[in-house]
Amino acid sequence: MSALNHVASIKRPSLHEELTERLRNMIVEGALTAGEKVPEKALCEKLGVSRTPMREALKVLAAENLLTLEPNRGARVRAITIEDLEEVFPLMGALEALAGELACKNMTKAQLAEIKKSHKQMVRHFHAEDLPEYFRHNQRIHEIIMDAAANPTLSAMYLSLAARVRRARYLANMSSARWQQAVNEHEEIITALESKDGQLLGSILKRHLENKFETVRQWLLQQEAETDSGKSSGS
Amino acid sequence: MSALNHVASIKRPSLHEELTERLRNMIVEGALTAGEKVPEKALCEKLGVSRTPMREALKVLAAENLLTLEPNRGARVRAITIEDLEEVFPLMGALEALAGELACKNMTKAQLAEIKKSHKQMVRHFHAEDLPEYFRHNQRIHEIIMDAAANPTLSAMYLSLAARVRRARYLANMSSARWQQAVNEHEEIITALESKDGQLLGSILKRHLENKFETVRQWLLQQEAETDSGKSSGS
DNA sequence: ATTTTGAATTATGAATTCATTATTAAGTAA
DNA sequence: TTACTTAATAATGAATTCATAATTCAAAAT
Repeated sequence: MSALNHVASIKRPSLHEELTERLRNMIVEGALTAGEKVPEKALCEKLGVSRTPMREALKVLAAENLLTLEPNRGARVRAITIEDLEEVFPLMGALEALAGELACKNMTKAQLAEIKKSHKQMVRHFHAEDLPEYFRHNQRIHEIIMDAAANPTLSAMYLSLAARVRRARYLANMSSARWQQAVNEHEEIITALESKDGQLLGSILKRHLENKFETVRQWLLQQEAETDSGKSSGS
Repeated sequence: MSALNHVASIKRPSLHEELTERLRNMIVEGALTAGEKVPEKALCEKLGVSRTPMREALKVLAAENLLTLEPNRGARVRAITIEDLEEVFPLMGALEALAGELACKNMTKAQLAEIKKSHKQMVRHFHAEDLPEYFRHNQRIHEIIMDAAANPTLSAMYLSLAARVRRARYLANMSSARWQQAVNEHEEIITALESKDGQLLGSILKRHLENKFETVRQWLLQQEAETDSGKSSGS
């Protein structure tokens, strides 16, 4: 043991892990649409795996609340309802607030610098009205805050909730007024981070999320209205 | 379809669900001790199932952070460390605080009455120094608060965290001073609930949990010291 | 005596097979 | 035609089988 000390061991993720990841993305990105039955066999053939790892992955995703398993009737992509949002957002708010508090204690200068950088770029894309890039930097800022909180369990829970609503967030168009507001809120966030005021940051993040929630909620309401007029709903 | 309308369908949970539940209990109650390897085959024989549902259950429990899966090397019961507690408790605090706020909005008179009842019984068992019964009523109070919050996702997350630390909480002996303090804190909780002061309740619950945390932490420190003196630790 | 190498054993990963339950289709009777 | 029954088909649940990787143990070499 001399020159071989710091060599990382080869990590080969097991099939079911890759599958879980893959399916999660498919759900979040809308490749599997909400309410849809998940046809085991077809998916297995498409992805070239047997049913065993597929079913393991489905169980895990069900545990994450992205799917529902109906005994003897297979899996179904969980649809996002307004009730879901009203359930999930306060939770995300509480988690973000906690993350903010912890981040204020632990954040490094490098992390703060990176947030400022991301924010600048975000504002640039805001003025250029480049929504996807704007979103990317926006997301990045929240990621850094989570990282700075240095609490993997917190991150995992937050991510799992975020996955449930991400689809909706992608699709919800922001009004330009709302967009400006979001940018302003981010300024406040940075100020609070700089002054290491955990309480303040927590409350700002919470408010920020509440506003985001309202945007998504409006979109979902409209969406549900359109869907209902399109096809009649069974009992 | 006339008299058979409101007959509930027979629900037969699938094997893997029962198994998951069963294994979870075994872990929480200490039948599978921390750090221990989980021998698939032996467990399958003991519980009379094949490996397929067993492995599905293990995947789910790993997703819940109760186990770790080492590729090609099987599952291992996740040991509780002080770092874990320091990670989990602030989270539980945030969730309880949120539950408190929501409960203040939604709690029914019946629920409040039940809490008071449980509290009275809890105090009785406190004076009788009946720890198990004390714990039972204690737990019940927190359960009702969670129920009153009426947020299944919140409950699920809280329960999942609680499972991770329950073993430790069972085992941690409370000093009589701490015990008295806990009872007092519960009085405060009830007062806050009665006055529907969500903010106040949130902060009380948070403090209550922090104290609980400290108790468990002391126990774990002692425990780790004993273990280390018993057997030497590998690199 | 200690370490290293390689075969044998055991455990895990994944595919296949078998059994059971749901769904669909067809046929019959009202 | 419509409703109901029954047979056929397909899908899911679970056990078994096969393949591969890890572990153990014994023998050989230093």
